[in-house]
Amino acid sequence: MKTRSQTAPKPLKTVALAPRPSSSKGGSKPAGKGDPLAPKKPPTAFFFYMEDFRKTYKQENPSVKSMQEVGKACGEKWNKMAFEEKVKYYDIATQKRAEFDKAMIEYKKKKESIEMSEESDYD
DNA sequence: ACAGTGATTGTTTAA
DNA sequence: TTAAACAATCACTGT
Repeated sequence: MKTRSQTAPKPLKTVALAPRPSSSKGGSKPAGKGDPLAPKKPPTAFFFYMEDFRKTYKQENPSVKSMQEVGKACGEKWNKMAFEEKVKYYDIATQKRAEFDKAMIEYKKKKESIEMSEESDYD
């Protein structure tokens, strides 16, 4: 009924379209243009599960050093996890998103304000 | 010594 | 609607 954030599995993905040079390496950019005060994305349900999974994994696999293996193992199990189990983590992520959502609204308002000012203010 | 890389999936945002 | 980018973790590696 509702198409709200429907992360529908669409294997149809083209390539590269909007590369956003946020700030990976190089950096010198006049502050105020990018999103220096933009609320960062909260960890997703997958990450919450990983926190728990990570500990368990290390206990059973103290030999594993890199996080890469844990990530794979976590992802693989995540796909096998029952929805009921996942819902538990989704619930947490949902709450975080709620807070993030509010922060984003205010950020947007402020951002618009900044853009407006910038438009006619240069020195 | 510092900072980036590596993999995982989910959520985000801009046009 | 689409798709690219980024969110955390943590040992290792390059300069």
